[in-house]
Amino acid sequence: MNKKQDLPWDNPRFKNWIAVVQAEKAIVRALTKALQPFDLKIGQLDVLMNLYRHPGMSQHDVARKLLVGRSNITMLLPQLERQGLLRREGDAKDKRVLRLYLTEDGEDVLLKALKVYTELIDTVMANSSPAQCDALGDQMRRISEMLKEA
Amino acid sequence: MNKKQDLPWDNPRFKNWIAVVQAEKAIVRALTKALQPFDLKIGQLDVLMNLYRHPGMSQHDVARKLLVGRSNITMLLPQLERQGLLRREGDAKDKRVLRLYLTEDGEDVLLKALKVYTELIDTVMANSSPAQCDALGDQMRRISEMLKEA
DNA sequence: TGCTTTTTGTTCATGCTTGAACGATACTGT
DNA sequence: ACAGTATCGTTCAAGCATGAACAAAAAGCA
Repeated sequence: MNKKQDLPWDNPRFKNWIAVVQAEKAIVRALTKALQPFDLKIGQLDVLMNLYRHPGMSQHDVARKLLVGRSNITMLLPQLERQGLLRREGDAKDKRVLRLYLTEDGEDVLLKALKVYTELIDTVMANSSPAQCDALGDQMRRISEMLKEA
Repeated sequence: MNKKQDLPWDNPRFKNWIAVVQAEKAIVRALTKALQPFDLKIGQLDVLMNLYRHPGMSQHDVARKLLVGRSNITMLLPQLERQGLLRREGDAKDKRVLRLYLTEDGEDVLLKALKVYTELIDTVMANSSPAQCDALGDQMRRISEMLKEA
């Protein structure tokens, strides 16, 4: 048993998944540097991105969307609020929840940061056609679906 | 300018890359839990995996391969050494470098952990054919190549 | 050979992330 | 109405990762 044959590196799914992890790490490092001029961490950018598309999300919603703990969001927000990029408003009906909204400055910074992000991705994926990217995304979304149920 | 049209979410590369990030986060969480019985963190598993394939790597080599800082490896090793999963030997010719080798226990634990890892990946990517996985991996390896030069 | 520069691994302070415990608020079922 | 349960956000301690500064060793070079 356990000959070279059944080593994970010969498993197409596993072998190629490792490549995904490697690429993701590489981009995280590149993006972290690229965001320094904006004084933004990737986690903060993630929050802004979600608020742009879904204004009024609660902190709990944001945490679940980003797959991080609620406390993470709590610790993340004060700096963004101090920078004037977003504001928190207590929900009128449910006094527990705080709803988050981008300020104009926040939207401004977000769009500039997104430009940098998009250019980075466009560069490193220049050799992938839109169709290939869609196929890629489909596989990834299936993975997320599989794990959402757990 | 900046109409809805040129929002990043309409950019195929960007949009689908976001799906990659989401899937990667989801798997990291699942894998972290799956590795708890082995008392292994993902970073530690990464080290063991590389040593299995390339025995005698230096700490610097490992760090570069894993895209982490050298200090990260320094902080990671004592626990693995205490658990008896690997051993460090000073290089004879270059007294600065420490070469890393898996012990038999280390290889044993690694193979068991890899089995869990592989099963997880096989499950969540069950809907991707080997050919699709290869296409996926090719795109990812191209990304890593692009960023290696930077 | 000597002197300078690189490289390797370590240490340390900093910041990020996590999960558990908590108070406040809302919901549920009787 | 009310007792028990669940949810939201916060706090806190612990574990990790990072990068700068450092000592030892090696390499480059005159």
